[in-house]
Amino acid sequence: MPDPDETEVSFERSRGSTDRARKKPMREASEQRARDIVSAAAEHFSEVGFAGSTREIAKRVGVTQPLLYRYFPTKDDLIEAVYKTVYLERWDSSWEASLKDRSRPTRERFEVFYRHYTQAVFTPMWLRLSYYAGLRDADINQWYNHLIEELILKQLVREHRVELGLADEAYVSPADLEPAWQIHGGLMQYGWRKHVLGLRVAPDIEQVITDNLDMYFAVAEKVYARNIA
Amino acid sequence: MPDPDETEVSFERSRGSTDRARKKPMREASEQRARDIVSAAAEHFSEVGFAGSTREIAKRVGVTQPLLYRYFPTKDDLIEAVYKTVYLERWDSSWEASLKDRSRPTRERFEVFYRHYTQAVFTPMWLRLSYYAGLRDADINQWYNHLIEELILKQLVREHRVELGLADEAYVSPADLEPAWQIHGGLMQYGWRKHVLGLRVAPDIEQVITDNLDMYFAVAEKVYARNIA
DNA sequence: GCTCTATTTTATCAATCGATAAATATTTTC
DNA sequence: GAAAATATTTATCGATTGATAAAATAGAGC
Repeated sequence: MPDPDETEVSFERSRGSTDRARKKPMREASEQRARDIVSAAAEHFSEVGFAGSTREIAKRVGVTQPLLYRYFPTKDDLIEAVYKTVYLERWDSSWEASLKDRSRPTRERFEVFYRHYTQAVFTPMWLRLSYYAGLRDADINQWYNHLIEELILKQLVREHRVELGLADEAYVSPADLEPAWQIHGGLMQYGWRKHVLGLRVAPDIEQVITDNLDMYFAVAEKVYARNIA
Repeated sequence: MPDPDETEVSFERSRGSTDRARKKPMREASEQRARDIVSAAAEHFSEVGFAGSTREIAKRVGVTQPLLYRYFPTKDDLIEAVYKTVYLERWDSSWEASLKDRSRPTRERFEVFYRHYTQAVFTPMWLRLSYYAGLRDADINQWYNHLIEELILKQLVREHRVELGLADEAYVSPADLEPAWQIHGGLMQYGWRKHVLGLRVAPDIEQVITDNLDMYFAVAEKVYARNIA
């Protein structure tokens, strides 16, 4: 249930910084166990989907099934914890700052970003969980796409337009964003074919990224111009 | 379990043309019922995944749950029938021939193909089922991707190379194919964002296709040349 | 109209699921 | 080291699942 208008990279919504103040602090080992459960759940769910059983998760952790309910009151709570882990654990906040660094050309900033991003998310687990999550809960997928759009793709368009000497306009229309989405979607599908399906794909991911950005910069200027006129 | 090396668009593998010869021909109404069941199953599965219950499917058809087992011995058989329907029902064999029509430029042929293809598959049901199928059964996804690659994308590359006066080489390497896959993946993701997530996207699909092909033809020549050298 | 066959429903089973309560084991606190 | 608190297991419940057997209904052929 993340707010689609909230572009901060965080799932926390209710609990503040009251960790110290709460009456029964979790023990160290207990927090580790909670992490183990989420980790096993993420693996299991990524393999069979969120209909996967809590018993199988418990077996992987090496505990009994009712114990999970000590850490997560319901299965849905566990699933939400998995969302949080899989999405946030692999998001590097420094990416956002790097994209704004005008000491380097837009093109280079984005090449670097996609090298890091693909390295972070191109695993069978992340890719599969990501689609399972999207199919199960449109909200979570909307939220994540909103994140990509606001923090990454709109930045690309804005910075590129500035670099081209166009008006420094904050608003970026869906049409202006579309070529960037095409690049992004193409890369994600590359990861899908390679890491989930195990198909033979172009071997050099860096070359694919480079070619993709070539494609983008070949049409971007024309698209910006069209959408102004 | 389709053979990945089999590029024919068909699921039939065992039963030949023995429909007439078989002893107990299905009645007209009975075949219609089978279709209704598959149709209801496709809808239900596309909403909740293949863990969806046979009872819900029966309810949608307006019959009792055990009746389904008269038409499909197991749930897996029903699921396979859904695969068959969702994939084959929307595949137009004439696409393949059109792509080879050298009386029109490669570019135009592909623009027309993607207009038709996206029109055929851009529905929430097809898109969701497609991903559910891929997550559940890598085989089926591999098979479909193989289909796209062999019948569509390799054609694009071959025809384009001929048009450029390059050697008429039948072999198309994964690296040669990658830009075409990027275009394809980008378009599929556009459908996902628009028809599954309901996000605001560029409104004009034809413009998106045109821009995508612009991207492709801007880099393709360079990629071909690189992979020859 | 009767018979045979195909179709559909009723009733039910065994397995699996998420979840709860109570009993036991382990660790922390003083 | 006893008491208190936390962590974990055992046992189990009610609901749902895919699937089967048997009874009931409907329709075709003559």
